[in-house]
Amino acid sequence: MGVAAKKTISPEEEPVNFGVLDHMLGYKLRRAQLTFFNSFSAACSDLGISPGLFGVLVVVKENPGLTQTAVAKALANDRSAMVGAVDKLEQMKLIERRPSKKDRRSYALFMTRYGLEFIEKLTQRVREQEEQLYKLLKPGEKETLLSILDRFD
Amino acid sequence: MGVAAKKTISPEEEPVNFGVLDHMLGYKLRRAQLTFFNSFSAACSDLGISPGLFGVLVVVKENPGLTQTAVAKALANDRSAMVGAVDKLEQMKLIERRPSKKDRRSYALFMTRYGLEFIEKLTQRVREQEEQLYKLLKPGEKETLLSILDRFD
DNA sequence: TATTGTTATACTCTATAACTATA
DNA sequence: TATAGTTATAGAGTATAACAATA
Repeated sequence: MGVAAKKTISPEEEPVNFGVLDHMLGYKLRRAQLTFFNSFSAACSDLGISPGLFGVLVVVKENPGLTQTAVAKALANDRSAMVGAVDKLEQMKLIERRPSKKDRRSYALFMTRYGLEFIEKLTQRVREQEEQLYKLLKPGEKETLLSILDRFD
Repeated sequence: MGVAAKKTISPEEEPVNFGVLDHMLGYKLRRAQLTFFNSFSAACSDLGISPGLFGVLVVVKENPGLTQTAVAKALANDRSAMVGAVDKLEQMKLIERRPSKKDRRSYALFMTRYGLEFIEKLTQRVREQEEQLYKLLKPGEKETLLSILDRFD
C-alpha cells in the first residue's frame, strides 16, 4: 500500500475548490479512513495482517468459541468472506476451527497459544500506529469522535 | 448495495465483546464510512453514480478546465483510475474532454450543460440523504466532526 | 528526462447465488 | 423449512508498470 495522499498544494498549482465535498461527512470520513488504513498497512502489512483480519483476531480473542457466522455478523461482513479470512488465520497458526459440540454444521473459533502471543504484540503495534495519528487531536477529541461515530454504526 | 449492517443484538444472542476495537478510531471510521457509503448507494445507484464519481463531478464543476491528473490528485486517486471514470461520465454526457490548448498531452475537463442540470439534482439528493444521517447528531457536532476529520487528510 | 493519458494487469474487498450437511 | 460453511463468480476499487505522444 502506498503512502497517504495529501492535498497539500505545491506553490505553482492553482488551489482546487472542493465545493460541497467540504461539507459532506461521507467524503471526509472516506478520506480520514484512508489515512488510517494506510497507516495500519504501513505498520502491519509485513505481518500479513490487514485491518479486516485484525478485527477477526480481536473478536475471536474476546469471544472464544464464536461461530464464523457470528464473527461475520459482529464485523458487518458476509459469511462467505469469513471462509478465506479464517483459512488464512488458521494457516498462520493464529486461530483454530474446532467442531461445535452443539451444532454439527458449525465451527467454534479459538485463538491458539501462539495466536494469543501474536495478537499481544500486534495490538501494541496497532496502538502505537494509532497514537501517531492521535497526535493531531486535542485532549478529549478522540473520545468525542468515538462517541459520535458510534451513532453511525 | 445491501442495507447497512447493525450490531444490534437479538434477544437470544450473546453480546459480542469488541475489545480494543471499541477504542480504535480506524475501526470506527470504517464502520461509519460504510454506513454513509450504503446510504449514498441507496440514494444514487439508480443514477449510476458512486461516491467516487460524485467526487469527480463536483471537482470538475467547481474547477472547469482541470486536467485528469489534477482531478485525480485532488481526490487522492491514481491517474489510471481516472480514465475509466471520465470515460463513464463522458458516455453519460455529463462532462467533456477538450484538448488542452497549453499542453497537447492533456485534456481539459468541463461539465456539459446537461451535466450542470444533472449535478444540481444529484447534489440535492445527496444532501437529503446525508441530512437523514445528520439527525443522529446534536447541534454543532457535524462541524466538530468535519473540523477534526480534516486533520487526518 | 519528465509528464499526460492510456492500457494491461493484478490484488483486495465485497456481494450474490447455489450447493451440502445439518437443524 | 431454515441455517452454517463453502464454493464459484462477478463487480468495484485500487495499485503498479509500461508505452506513445508531448513537454
